[in-house]
Amino acid sequence: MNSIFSKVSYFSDLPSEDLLAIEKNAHKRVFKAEQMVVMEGDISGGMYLVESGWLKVSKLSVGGREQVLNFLGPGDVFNAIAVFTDKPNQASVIALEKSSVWWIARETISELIQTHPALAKRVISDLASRIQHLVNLVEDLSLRTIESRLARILVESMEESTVKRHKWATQNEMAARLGTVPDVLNRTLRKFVDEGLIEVKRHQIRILDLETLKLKAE
Amino acid sequence: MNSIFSKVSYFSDLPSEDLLAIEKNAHKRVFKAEQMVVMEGDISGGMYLVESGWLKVSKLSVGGREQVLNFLGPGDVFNAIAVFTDKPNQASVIALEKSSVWWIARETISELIQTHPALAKRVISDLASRIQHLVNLVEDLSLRTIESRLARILVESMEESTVKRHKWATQNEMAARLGTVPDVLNRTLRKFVDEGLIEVKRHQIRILDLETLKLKAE
DNA sequence: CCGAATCCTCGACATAAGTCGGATTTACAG
DNA sequence: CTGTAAATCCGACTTATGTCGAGGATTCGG
Repeated sequence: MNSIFSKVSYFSDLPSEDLLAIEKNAHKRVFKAEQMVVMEGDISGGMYLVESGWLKVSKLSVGGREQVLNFLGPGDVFNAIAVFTDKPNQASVIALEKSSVWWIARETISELIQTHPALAKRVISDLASRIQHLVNLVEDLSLRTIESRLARILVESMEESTVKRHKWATQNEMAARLGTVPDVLNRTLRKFVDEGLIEVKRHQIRILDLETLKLKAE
Repeated sequence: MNSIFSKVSYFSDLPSEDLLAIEKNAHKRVFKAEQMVVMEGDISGGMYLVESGWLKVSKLSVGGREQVLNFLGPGDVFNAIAVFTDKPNQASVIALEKSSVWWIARETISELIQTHPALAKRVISDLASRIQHLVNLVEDLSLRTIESRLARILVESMEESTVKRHKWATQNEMAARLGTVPDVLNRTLRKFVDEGLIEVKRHQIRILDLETLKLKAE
């Protein structure tokens, strides 16, 4: 009998009896699109694992502006920070489409870490890559223009000269990811179109001039 | 015989024989002001511990702009990420004044983590607080004005209604910390002075109107 | 105590980014 | 198929931030 957790790389090093123990202490929850899973300021003593669907981690300003810190898909873990500190959540997690997630109590994880160094290493390397991602975000926000950021994201998320867009990947969401407003993103997209760099279609963006785009991404 | 590492909270949970083992494998290095300790893009397989002095972690853009990610003082650890990933350094570390640091090889740390869950937890909570700091930085850069950021920093680093300035804390460095340029920082400082919120003196800034400042920091 | 270098101050100007009103187009429920 | 809401597009305008040039103050080594 295979636990669902066995497929998740986060727990792949654990023996199956531990996986079953986790599953026993985990609770499955399903969220509809737009629903809030974790709210900034709350104290939620546990971590989550995405089984299906997509979600976003974001911060909201008083003025209604939004900055997306991360997108989460199947297999991703979030709210891990809450397990290791007693501070309230720094960001909200919102479902972008119907999603099912598992909630695992802080104690469950905490105890396993004590006894399984391999899990501890997993957690550490996960946090380390989160830091790398955040440092990149800081670099983008502080040292690059929106044009450069957009070019970078297009180049990075490209596969076979096209960038596939999820159903929820509206210009609204993309703008929040870049740390700007929809209007400005749209303006920049159109500019790239005018310059013949890309072609914006229904659910994908086609890269026409990768070289120039890479140049703009620096 | 007490190891210097016993005073560092990072290692405080380790038995003294381990501390001595670390010290044996650690190398002390001294840097002058302005000297580069770690360079962005390099691969340095080990972590550092600050014994004395102050340093900054920062990213430089092609245009010569600088974004400080963190300041480091005695007892702080840096470059820990390099121990857990094989990616090159994302930022540079530069001494702000004469500083002495200890370098500890990746293997030394890596092995200790395997056998000492307490150390693993230390590392994890250290990384977690780094993430929190970076998330705050992202929020500042993306959702707040420079005025608001400056107000926030002044309020946070205040002690008894004054903010002490290290010798190296020039407007240049403070600007890099806020993610802007010296001119703009100066303009904002003067604006606060004009509004009667602060008083800028030799090596400290005196807070005159904490309430309004907090309001500006939101 | 003196000179040079760094740091700070200041106004004028340039520009990236944000805001606003509104016109189209597309998606989707009924 | 149809009507409504959402998403996209667009130009004109405002504003925060960055840039430049230049002068004044402070610090520090010799």
